[in-house]
This record gives sequence, C-alpha cells and structure tokens, in this order.
Amino acid sequence: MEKRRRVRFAPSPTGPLHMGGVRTALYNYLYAKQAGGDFILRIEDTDSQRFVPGAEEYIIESLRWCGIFPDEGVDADGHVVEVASAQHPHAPYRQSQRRGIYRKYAEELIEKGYAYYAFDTAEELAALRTAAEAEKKTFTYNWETRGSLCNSLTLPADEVARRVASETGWTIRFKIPENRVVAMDDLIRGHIEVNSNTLDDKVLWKRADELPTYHLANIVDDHLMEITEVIRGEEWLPSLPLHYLLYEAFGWQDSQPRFAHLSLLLKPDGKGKLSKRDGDRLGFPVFPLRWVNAEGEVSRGYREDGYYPEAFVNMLAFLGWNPGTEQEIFSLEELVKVFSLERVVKSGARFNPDKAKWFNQEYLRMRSTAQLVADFRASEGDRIASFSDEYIGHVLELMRERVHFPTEFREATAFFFEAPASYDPAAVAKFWKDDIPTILPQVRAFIASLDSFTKEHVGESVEGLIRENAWPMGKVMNTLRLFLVGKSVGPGVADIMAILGKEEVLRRVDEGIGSLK
RNA sequence: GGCGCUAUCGAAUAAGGGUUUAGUUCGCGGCCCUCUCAAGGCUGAAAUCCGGGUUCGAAUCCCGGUAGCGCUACCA
Repeated sequence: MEKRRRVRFAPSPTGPLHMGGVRTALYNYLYAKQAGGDFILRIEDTDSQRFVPGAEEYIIESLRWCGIFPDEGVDADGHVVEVASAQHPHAPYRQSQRRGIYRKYAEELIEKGYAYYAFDTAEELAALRTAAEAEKKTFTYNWETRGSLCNSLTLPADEVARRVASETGWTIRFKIPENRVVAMDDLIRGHIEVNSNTLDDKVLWKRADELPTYHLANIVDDHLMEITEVIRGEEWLPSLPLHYLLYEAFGWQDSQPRFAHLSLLLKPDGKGKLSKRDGDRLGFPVFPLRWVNAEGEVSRGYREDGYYPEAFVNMLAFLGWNPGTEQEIFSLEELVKVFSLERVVKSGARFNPDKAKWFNQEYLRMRSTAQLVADFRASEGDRIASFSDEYIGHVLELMRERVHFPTEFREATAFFFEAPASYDPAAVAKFWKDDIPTILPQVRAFIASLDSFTKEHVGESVEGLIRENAWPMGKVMNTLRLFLVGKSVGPGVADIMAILGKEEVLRRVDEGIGSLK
C-alpha cells in the first residue's frame, strides 16, 4: 500500500508571516490534500533570541484566514494542540516544548563518530574570521581546520570529559565527511551533486540557549513526525547536502523524505527578494494580515486592504505555478485537484501588484448580490441601516464593475446614501454656464412630469427631451450628474435616477439649481 | 571570494527537439460603444541573455561566459 503522505509547514515565530511563507504553506497544503494526506503545522522556535511575541498567533490566524487548516500541529482542527494524544500522537508541535527530545540524538551522533564537541569561543572564531578576511580568505570550520581547533577531536579524552561535564561552554558540530560527492534529488529541480569539501561543520547544538539548531531539530522532527515530503523555500537548498548527510548518519535513509525547494518571491521592480520595504514603497501589502511591531510600526495586510482570502490564495498559487491550461480562477478546492509539484516553476517569481488587484476584482464580480449586501452592511453599520436590502443591492450592483475592492464601496456609493454636500468646483465651472442654467429648470419640470421611473423610461425620456430641443447632451447630463453625485464622474445618469427615485432626484436637482443661482 | 540555484514580451507564464509567423493573462497604446467614469468588444506594440556545440532541425539537449538570486552565524 502507498504510504500516507505527510507534509509540514514549519515557520519560525520571528515576526509576521510573509506572503512568500503563506505560499509555501499553501503548496504544502495543496500537496497533502490532493494526496489525501496530512498537513502539519510545526513551530520552529529554537532561536530564543529572535522570538517575537504574537508571531505564532499571527501565523495561525493568517492560515485560518486563507482557509488553510492543519490536520495536525499547533492549530489542528481550529484549536491549539498542546499535548500528545491518540489524535495527535506527535504533539507537542512547538520545538521549544520538545527540547528534551533532541539532546540524545545529538549525543548519538557523537558516539557514532558523526559529530564532535567544539569548545571554541565566539571570540576565538570571530578572530579567526577577521584574520582570514585580512588575507582575503574565508574562515571555515571544516575538514581542513577542525584538526587545529579546540574540540573533542584534538583534546585529550579526560579534558573533553571535564569540559563537557561543565554543561556549558561547548557546542556540537557535525563532522562533514571528506571529499564525498553528495548526490541529491529535488522534486522541482532534479538531480543535484555537491562535493562535501565545500561544506562546513555546522553547529547542531547551540551553547547560547542550550537548544538544537534548525538542522538537527528539523531532521529529528521530520523523522519522528513521519514526514514524507519537505516542501520549503529555496534558501534551504544550500543546506540540503547537510540534511542528506544527517539522515545517513542516523541511518534513516530509507524513510528520508523527498525534498522540493520553491523559488523565492521577488520585488515587483528592481532586484532582490520581496521585502516589507517594497510594499511600503510601492503601496501594496506583503503580509496577509495587518501587523504592528513592538515599535508601533504598522504593516498593512491583504485582509485589511480589502482582499478576499480566496483571491489572495488564488493569486499566490499562480506565483510560481500554473495548471498548464488557460484557466486562471480556481477555488481552494479546485486547486487541491489540479496542483502538482511538477508544474512548479524553477525560477524566482516577481510579484505583480496589478495582477493581484485583478484577481480580487474577479472575485468581487463573482460574489452574489446578497453576499455583497451582507458584507457592506457589516462594514457600514448604522450609517446605512435605514436602507433596504433591495436598495443597497441595486447600488452595489451598479458600482461593482467600477471597483477592485469591497472597501472602495463606502466612498464610491456615498452619494446614494446622502445627498452631495458640495459640488466639484471644476465641474461647476465646466458645465454651469451658457444656456445650462436656463435649460436645467426645464429638465427638472420634465422629470417631475414622468409617471414611470424605471431606468429605461427615465433614460429614454430625458434623452428624448434633450434631443428634441437640440440641447448639448453631454453638458446637460453631466450637470444632472453633478447635482445628483456632487461631481461629474460616476454611473449613467439614468441608472442613478432610477435607484434614487423621483422624489430624491427632484430634491437634489432643486438644491443644485438653487445653490448655483 | 567560495558553493549552489535560475535565465522566454514591462510582469506572471505556455510551448517537454519539428504542429511556432513563439500562445495566454495582467499592464500599456489605438479604435468601437458612450452623458462622464468604469465595464465590454475589436485591435496594436512587445520576449527566447550572449557565444559555441550536438542534430537534417534547438526556446527546448550539452559546454562556456554573463547576469540575477540564495547560502556562506552557536538565525531560521
């Protein structure tokens, strides 16, 4: 029987989750759901220095907003899982709560000769690096240098025992084998080979906070949690040989997960990866949700900017992947059906804010009128409470083609809920001249005489009147719009009049004529 | 500097040796519609990084160069 697929998204709570991180989570989720497998959320908080309060909650809330719910992990089934149970056999899913697990694995590696204790202080290593730099070289802790450094490979056994017993002042480093070609396979990039001599003896156990580094914790947890595919960002590709070597050292090659490294999200312009600064500079969010850091600095979020989560997810899915067909609009459920790692693009994807807006507009168009009305009522509250669903529905239907975000409705539809308090001076200057002041009262009287007030009837009648009298169509219509809306842009005059109703139209026209006289 | 990854219109991408006059979407330009703004319809400009090789034939395979990106921490 085919093994159950299990993937994980393993972010560090060092700040708000970047949209690139959401994409990684999404691809993991899509892969798992398509295979009928499990999507696990694990928190990699082994860096106590960089821990940011609230970041974990932010990650969870972001994924929930996107409709991505883990099967296992700190947020399984919509609630936080703290301890292991039959349903969550691998809990806890926060590495800081798993600290007791890792030490014995590090020691196992030492016993088998795959790792060693290193006693060099941070100052000593820093000095070595500066010295190497002076000679335009880079100091590397590796096969070449470890024999002349302060570690359990060079110190006598009793001295090593004494130092280790002190419980501090040592790290554990992986002993990279000499001159070995590490052959790896990546689901997206294919076969990769690296000579082990270019690798360095990475720290597996940190003295600083008595915790494993990413490399150790990651391999141990992926093994223990029976992860079958590791889908992560490209920044991890350089450490893939180390991870292969670690699986080998533990003797876990047979159950080793397959790897897929995703390319990075790039800036819309210029060079480099997408950062918070680009969003501030170019005016788009790089985070799913609004975030306020400890200094009170605010980062905008897709949610608060008016994006529908479905549109955000759809847009993200297409940044570095495509279905191979011309369909671009996919629900999360549809994405689950068609997603494939083989169609993930190898090169970096430049983020395009315009395309993101387009996706949102498409979802705005697909939304039912009833949903639009409900959303609008929820965001506007008392201001529009006295208007009927039918009225609001007509208003939103008329405006939905003119906006990209539901958040734009408030301003765009304001005149339907309140008569204009002033008129755009430029429009007044442009239209309120020549014969218009004498024509408008006649138009007003004609409107007052209409018995039916449907869009078609009002439109045809008023246009007919203007044509019969050979009045300037544009000027008369725009002046009417000016009185109705307050400015000379907006939907068709007939549409506006039909929704506003005869009484309100006459009131606004009278007000306009009166105030400009 | 070292190691690795990547390279098609402005952007996202399609084309998996011949079906290619390199397609689609966003954006940009024009025209139509029109009372303005949108929307819509039609339409235009716009790309295989460079150089070698393999082959009857290369965007596609190989090599080199270049460029971009990533990594090079007791960060993840």
